[in-house]
Amino acid sequence: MKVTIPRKTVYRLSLYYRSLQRLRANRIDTVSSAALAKASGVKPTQLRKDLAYFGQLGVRGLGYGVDALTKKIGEVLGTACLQPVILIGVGQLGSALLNYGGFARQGFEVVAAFDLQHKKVRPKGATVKVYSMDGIGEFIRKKSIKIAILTLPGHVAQEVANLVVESGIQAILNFAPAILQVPENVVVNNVDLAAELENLSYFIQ
Amino acid sequence: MKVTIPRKTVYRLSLYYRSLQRLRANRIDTVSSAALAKASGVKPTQLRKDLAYFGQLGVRGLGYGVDALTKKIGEVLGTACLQPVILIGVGQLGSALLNYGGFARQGFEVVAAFDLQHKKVRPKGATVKVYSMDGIGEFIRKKSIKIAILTLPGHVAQEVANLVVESGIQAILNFAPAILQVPENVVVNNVDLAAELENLSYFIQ
DNA sequence: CTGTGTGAAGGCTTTCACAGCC
DNA sequence: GGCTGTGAAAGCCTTCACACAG
Repeated sequence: MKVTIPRKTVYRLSLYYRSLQRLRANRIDTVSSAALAKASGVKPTQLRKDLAYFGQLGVRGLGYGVDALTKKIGEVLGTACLQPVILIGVGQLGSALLNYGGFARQGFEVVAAFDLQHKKVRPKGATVKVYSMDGIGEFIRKKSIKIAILTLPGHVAQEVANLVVESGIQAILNFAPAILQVPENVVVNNVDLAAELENLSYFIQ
Repeated sequence: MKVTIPRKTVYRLSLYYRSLQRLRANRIDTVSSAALAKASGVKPTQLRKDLAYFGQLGVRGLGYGVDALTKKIGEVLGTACLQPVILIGVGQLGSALLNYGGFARQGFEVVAAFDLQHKKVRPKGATVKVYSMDGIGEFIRKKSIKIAILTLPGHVAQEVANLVVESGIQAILNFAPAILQVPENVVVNNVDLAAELENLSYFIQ
């Protein structure tokens, strides 16, 4: 009876979540699959199929309750309560992400940053402390951190990944241009900016 | 005879490209599908199928020539010659990307940045000039820019997208948390950091 | 014998068509 | 009538099995 949710469906839930939050801000309390799908850039049937994995959430002839659906998706994604996250590698990109407000708004909090050069100062504007790598294992264990963001040069990414995985990290958002080898119980999402540009480059020819 | 290349294959080409460049740096001139696949994090058969779309590039019993394959993929992706790119929205994330060296290394050059607040100063360290939005249309046309990176707040992204598409932009790398509506001859790749984290959050439950 | 190229099979996602409920 | 839920069909991508070349 336990059906597995397709990975792509999980990804789209985030899009729906974002659209629903906008609807909520506009005091709209009911939405049809057609309207929500359009706002999220998908087809109505796909949206219905995605939502159907989690039970009968809609009302036939009427649509979906915005509040209830938001709550449900939040639960499914596990963002209903604030997730603590650490960031490793405080270079250009890392500093920017520390200042980037988008995470906190969506249920994530960067609670600490780490860097190989421990003398790295906290980027101005950021409220997050930057530590040396020495105590990272202890930090992860004590605070039960599960998610790490890696904004490191490619040649040290694997080494650092090994370290944090051993300390208990279960998920990595990897910005380094490297394919990380991790145990299969650890999830890695890669964000490869150069690859995205190359992809665009191909399609405009 | 003209077969269409799967979108996912195009994306993986970037991974192969990256791996090949490392091999080249190490003066390795031949590589098997097994070795290259492992370095790129895919299965050997998939790699062979991907490469077969572009002709018989390998030698049976031997493997692929690193130089020739690198050249071929560069041509296919359209990164053989330097692509000029503009960046719009010089906030935290935009500034970081201006300083981020990863693009230039892979055949892209950010030739100019634009911001709605035209008094925005150039981020320290960056060599790229920041302009107001006034002359952006002219700039795009005169320099034949095809790719734009959007690092803007979600609520202005659509408006700016309309503007640049009208001026001739054909591809957008969108960091704004918004679904952009564009003509179908324009390609959009979304990088949604919050969505990536939510995705991870789901899989560690 | 080693390692690529490729039709066929298999698996996963999306789309369709329509039944079911308000 | 309006709109959701869902089995079936279609489409797409990955994996397999093996032919073929060096």
